[in-house]
Amino acid sequence: MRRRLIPDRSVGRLSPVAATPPSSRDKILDVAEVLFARRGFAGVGMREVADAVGLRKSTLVHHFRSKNQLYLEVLGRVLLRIRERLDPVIRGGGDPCEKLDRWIDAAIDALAEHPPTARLLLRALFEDDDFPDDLPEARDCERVLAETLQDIHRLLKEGVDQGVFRRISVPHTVQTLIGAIVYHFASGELGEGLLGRPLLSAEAVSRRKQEVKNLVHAGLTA
Amino acid sequence: MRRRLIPDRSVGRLSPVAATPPSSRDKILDVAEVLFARRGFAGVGMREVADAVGLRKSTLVHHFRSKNQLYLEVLGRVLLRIRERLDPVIRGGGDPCEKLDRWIDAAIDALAEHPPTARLLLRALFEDDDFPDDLPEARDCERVLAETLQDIHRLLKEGVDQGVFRRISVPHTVQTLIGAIVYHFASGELGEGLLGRPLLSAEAVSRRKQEVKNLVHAGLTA
DNA sequence: GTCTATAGCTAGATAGAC
DNA sequence: GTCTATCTAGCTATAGAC
Repeated sequence: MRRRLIPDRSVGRLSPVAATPPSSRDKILDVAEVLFARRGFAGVGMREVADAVGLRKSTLVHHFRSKNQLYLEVLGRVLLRIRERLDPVIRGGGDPCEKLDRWIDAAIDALAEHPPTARLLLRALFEDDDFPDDLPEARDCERVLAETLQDIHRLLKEGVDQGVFRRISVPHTVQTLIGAIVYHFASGELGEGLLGRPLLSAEAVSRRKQEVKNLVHAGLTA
Repeated sequence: MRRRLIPDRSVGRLSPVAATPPSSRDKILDVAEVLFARRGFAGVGMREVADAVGLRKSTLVHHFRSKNQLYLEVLGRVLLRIRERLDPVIRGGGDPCEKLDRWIDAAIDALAEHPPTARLLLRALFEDDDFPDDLPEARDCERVLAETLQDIHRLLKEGVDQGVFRRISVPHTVQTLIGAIVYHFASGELGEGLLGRPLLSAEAVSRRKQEVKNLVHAGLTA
C-alpha cells in the first residue's frame, strides 16, 4: 500500500493519505467502524456492512476471514490511531504537568478526529467479557491498549514522585481521565443536549480541552 | 404488589424487599438486567433470557409484549433506582459543596449496589440512536434521565452563582462527573487490572468516592 | 476479487392447547 | 401463566462459477 505524506489542514498535522483510491478493504473497514460504533458487534450484520460498501457478503469474507476478524481489525486500527497521537507526547520532553496537558490535548484530538472512535472504544470495553481471545488480532488490540495505559500511568506516577502532583491514586486518576475524555465524546445526543451544540464542533472540542485541563490542573497539582 | 420495608444490611439502608416470593416478572427483569448489561440489547436473545430464568420464550412475551419493551422496563427500573438514591441529596439542605459531596457518594452507592447498573447505563446511552421512541416506556426513561441530569446541573449552577465554585462550564462538569463515576464502574476487567482489585470491593468503592470528591473539590472550589 | 446460491442455525413474534 | 409448535426473517459461513 503506497502512501505519501501531505499536510492535513483539518487536524493540522502530517497525515497519511492514500495516493491511490482506497481499496475495498479500506472502504470496508471505514464503513464497519461507523456501524460497529453505532450498534455494537452483535447489532451489525455482515449483510448491512456489505450493502453500505456496495459489495456482497461473501466478498467481505474474502477480505476478512470472519465477522470476528473484521471487528478486531477495525478496533486495532482505532487503537493504533490513538497511540500514534499520544506517542510523541509520551516520548517528548517537559515536566509531567506540561506533558499531561499535551496528553489531554492529543487524546481529545484523537477522539474528535474520527467521530466513531469514542463509542467504538467504550463498546469494545464492554464486549471483552465474552470475546474470543484466541485470534491473534485480539492479542494485538490488548497489547496496544495495555501499552497506552501504561504510558499515562507512568506519566502520572512520575508527577507524583517528583512532587508536582498531589499524592493521588494513580490508577484512579487514569480511570477519571478516561471517563472524562472518552465518555464525553461517546455521549452523543445526551452530551449535545447538555452542551447545546454538536460535541465535535471546533469550539466544543477546544472548550472540552480547556475544561479537562483546568479541572486536572487544579485537582492534581500540589 | 405488596411489599414491606425491612433493613437491608448489605447496603445499610431501608430497602423494599418482597414479602412474597419474587414474581416471574421480577425474576425476568433481574435476569435480563444482567444479560443486557453484559452483551447489550442486540447481543441478548429472548431465548437466552428465558433459559436463564427457567421459562420458555413465549412466556416472556406474555409478561412483556416484546423484547423492546422488556429492555425498556429493565432500563426504567435502573434509572428509578438511581433517582431514588439521589433525590434525598437534591432535596436535602447544605451548601452546594456539601451537597455535591453527598451527591457523589450517593451516585457511587447507586452504581456499586447493583453491578450491572453502570454498563447498562452506558450501553443504553449508545443504543439510543436507533431505538424506537414511540413506546411509552421509552418516554418514561428519557424523562427520569432528563430530570436526574437537571438536578445535578442545577446544583452545580447554584454553586457557581454563589461563588462557591469557580466559573467552570456547568454542562462540561456534568459530563466529567458522569464520566468519572459511571465509566469507572462500567470499566470491568480493564479497571480491575488498573486498580489491582475488584471494582466493587468495599475498599475500592470507598476509595473511589474519596478520589472523585478530592479531585472535584480541588478542581471546582474557588 | 466479485459474484450467486445455499447450508444450517437462531432470531423475535404468533397461535392456540392446557 | 406456562407450554408446544410454527412462521418468517435474519444471521454467519461455505462452495464454487466467472
